[in-house]
Amino acid sequence: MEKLTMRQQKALKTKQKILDTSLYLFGRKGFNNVTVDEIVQVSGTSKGAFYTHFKSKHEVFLEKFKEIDNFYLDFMKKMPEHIDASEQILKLTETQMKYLRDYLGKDLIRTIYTNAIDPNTSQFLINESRPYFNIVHKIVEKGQENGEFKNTISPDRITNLVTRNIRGSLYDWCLYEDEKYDLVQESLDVIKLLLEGLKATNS
Amino acid sequence: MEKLTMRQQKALKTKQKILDTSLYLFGRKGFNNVTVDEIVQVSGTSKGAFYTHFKSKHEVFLEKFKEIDNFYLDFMKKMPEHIDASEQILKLTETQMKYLRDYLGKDLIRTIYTNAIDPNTSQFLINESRPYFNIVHKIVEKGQENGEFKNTISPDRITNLVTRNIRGSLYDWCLYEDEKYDLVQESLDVIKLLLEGLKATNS
DNA sequence: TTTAGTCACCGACTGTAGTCTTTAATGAAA
DNA sequence: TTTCATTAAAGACTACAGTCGGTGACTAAA
Repeated sequence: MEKLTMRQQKALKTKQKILDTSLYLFGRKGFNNVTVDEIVQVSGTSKGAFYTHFKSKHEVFLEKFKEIDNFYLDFMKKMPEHIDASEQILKLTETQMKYLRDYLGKDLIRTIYTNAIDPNTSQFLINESRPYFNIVHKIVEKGQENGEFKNTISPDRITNLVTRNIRGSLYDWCLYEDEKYDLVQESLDVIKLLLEGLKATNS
Repeated sequence: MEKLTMRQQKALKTKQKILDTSLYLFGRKGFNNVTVDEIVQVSGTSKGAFYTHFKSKHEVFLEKFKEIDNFYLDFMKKMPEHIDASEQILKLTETQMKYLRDYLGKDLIRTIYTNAIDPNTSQFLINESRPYFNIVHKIVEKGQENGEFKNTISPDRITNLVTRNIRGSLYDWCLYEDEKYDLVQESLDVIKLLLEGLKATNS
C-alpha cells in the first residue's frame, strides 16, 4: 500500500509545498488577499501544479478544516463517561467552539461556509458520515436510553437539530466583523435552550 | 421631495431597466449563469451604468430580497391579536418560509447568504432595524408580559435566538441541492423546540 | 536496454467581476 | 443666453480564478 514511485513521492512533496505555502499566506494576509498566482510564485510551483492537486483555491482551506475531525475523535477519548448526555453535548460544544475560534479562525470558517453554499462543491458540512455526527448521535442515543431526552423524536432527528444549531451559531459568527459576538457563549446559550426543549420532563 | 430633474428621472429609468433585466435573466438562467456583460447588453445599457447604480452583481439581487420587509409589514396587519405569542411566531415562520420558498426562491437566498458572509458588504441580515426584528421583538415582549415566556432572558436576547434559528434553517436549506429538505417543516420544527425551551412553565 | 505511454507540471490563455478614464448631456448661475 | 460644473453613462482596461494544450521526465513492459 505504501509503494510509491519516485514520481508520486515528488508529486506529494509538491502538493505539500503548495498546501503549506497557502496556509502560511492565508494566515498572514487573509484568504481573500492571497492570489493563486502568489501561492504558486512563493511556493516555486505553477498554476498547473496547483490545479492538479486542488480543485480550487477554496479546497486548500477545506483540507485544513478537515483536521477538525481528528479533533473530535481525540475529544471522545477524553470524554468522561459518567456525566449526563446534556453535559456531554455542552462540553463538546464548548471545546469545539474554542478550537474553531482559536485554532482554525474566522477567516477559515468564513471560507468554508461561503463555499459550502455553492451547489457544485462537496457537501462536506452536511455529510452524515463525519465523526462529528457520529459523536453527537451516540451521546443522544445514550441520553434517550437513560430517559434524559424525549423519545418522541428520533435520535437522527435530534442529532440533526443539534448540528444545525451549531451551524447557525457559526454562520452568525461569520456575519459579525467585530468581536461583539462571543462564539463560545452564544453557541452554549443556543444549545442549552435546545436541550431544554428536548428534556423528557417537559410534557 | 418629488422634484426630480429630467436627468434624475432618466437615471432612475436606467436603473429600473437594469434591475428588471437582471431579475428576468436570473430567473431564467440562475444567478451564476448570468454575466454582467449579458445584463448590460440585453438591457441596452453599459458596465458604467450598471456600476453607477449597483455596487455589485449581488446587490441587484439584494434589492429584490428587500421586498421581504414589506411582506412582514403586510403580515402584521393581518395577524390576529388574540392568539398566543408562540402561535404568532409559528404562524409568522410558516408564512415567511412559504414566501421565501415560493416567491423569492432558493437561488436568491443562496446569493444573499453567500454575500452576507463577505465582511465588505452591508450587514443586512443582522441589521436590527429590519421590520422582521421589530415584529418578532413585539411578539416576544407580549409573550413575556402575559407570562407565556420565561422572563429570565431579555426580549432582545430571545428575538436574537429566534432569528438566528431561522437563519440556521435557511442556511441549511441552501446546503441541500435536491428537494429532500422541506424548508417550511424544518423551520417549524426548530422553532417549536426553541419555544419549548422558552416556556415559563419549565423551572 | 529500448521504447511506448503516462502524468506531473508548465504557463499562455479565457471568462468574468469590477475599475478607471473619458465624454457629453444636463442644469444652475451669471 | 452663455458659461461652467456636475454626473450618468460608455467602454477600454485590470485583476484574478480557473482551463487547456503541450512537454519532458519517469515508469513499466518487451
